[in-house]
Amino acid sequence: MLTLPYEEPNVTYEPRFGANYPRGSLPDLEPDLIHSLNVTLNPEREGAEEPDPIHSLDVTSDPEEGDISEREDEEEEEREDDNQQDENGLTRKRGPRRKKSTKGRQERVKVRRHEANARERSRMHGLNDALESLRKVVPCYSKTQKLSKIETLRLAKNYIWALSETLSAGKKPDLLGFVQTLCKGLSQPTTNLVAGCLQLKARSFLTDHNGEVTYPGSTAHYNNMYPYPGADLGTAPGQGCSTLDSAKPSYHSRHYSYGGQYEPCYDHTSPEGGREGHLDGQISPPLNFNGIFSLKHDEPEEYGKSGQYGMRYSSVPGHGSLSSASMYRVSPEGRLHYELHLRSAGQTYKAGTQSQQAELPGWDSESVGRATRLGLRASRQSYQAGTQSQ
DNA sequence: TAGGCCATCTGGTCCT
DNA sequence: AGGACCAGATGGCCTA
Repeated sequence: MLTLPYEEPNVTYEPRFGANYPRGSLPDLEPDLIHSLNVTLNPEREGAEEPDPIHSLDVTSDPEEGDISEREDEEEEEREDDNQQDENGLTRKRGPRRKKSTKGRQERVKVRRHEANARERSRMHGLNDALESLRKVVPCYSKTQKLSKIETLRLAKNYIWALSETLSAGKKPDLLGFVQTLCKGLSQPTTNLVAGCLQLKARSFLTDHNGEVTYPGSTAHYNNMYPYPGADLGTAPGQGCSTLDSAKPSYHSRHYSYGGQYEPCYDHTSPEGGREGHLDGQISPPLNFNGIFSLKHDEPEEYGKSGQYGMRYSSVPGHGSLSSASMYRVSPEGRLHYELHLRSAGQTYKAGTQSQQAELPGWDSESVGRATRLGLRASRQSYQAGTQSQ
């Protein structure tokens, strides 16, 4: 058997690995045939347009042998092939050789391939599980309306960055800046989704206010923006999101709708639905802005029970958390003990080190819910306006 | 129908 | 040698 390409005397052995071949680069081969060639690594593929030296090596590396007679036959075949010359008179180099493809070997190759496939599947499932865990601790979590993988990673990166900035600043964070950091590089739908979760009007935090947060903290403010609930969406009062609530979850809706999917979780607090201390493989408590940022409605019966993981975030003087008490901690070892902490009653905001605190008054739960709903509508309206203008 | 997202298969490479 | 990791290819699903 030959270990060099049959017809490429001047071939340079740059990496042209089989996996990198566009499938179409084997023009006369059906995909199934290509597949079978890849799987069985049939050395008898003399008709193949693109003989692949790597595949040849792969075949020879097969550690498993057939019975003794079979092996002897193969060795005899190899000896006969030694010192053969190719069409150009070049002596083929010695070394590992292709071994005769036998039915048994093909079967073993198939079995190994299937095992490798199973391992790869399992590995990817583990990766997806980890990604799902990540989704739970970044802003805007929803089990039914998942962020895409890439958006999850981007948002997580931005989230870490924004939190780092907040902590390093050691002072009350600026919501606008935080959200801007959070949304850097995100797609428009995801940006609006985040905005919806943050109860911000996306266009506002992206373009307006000169860095000043104008987070609406009063009913009057909202009423000025939206005379009645749903008016901004052209829906009847109280109707707005109900249709979305009943809509079948879909890829589309998970990207482009907000209120209907998120309104049920206004009072939710913990990303883990109150399962204190539980998070898949998580070492430290999740950095979560739940109650404002991360909204989860999959375990509504548990939401709000625990303040373990929710991070109160209030950047607006005069306005506190949007939900009940919770605590955010970094570095449970205490070496770098930060708290961002608000208490719902006479809410106290703590940011930075233990010695750095700022106190802010808070809202009652009723105004929280109202503001949240209106904020979501604002975000949705913003997005709808954006799509219409495109 | 195009485009986005995803799961899966696959072979090459790296590491133990 | 075998498993983990990686990236390309492919096809399915969904929505605009």
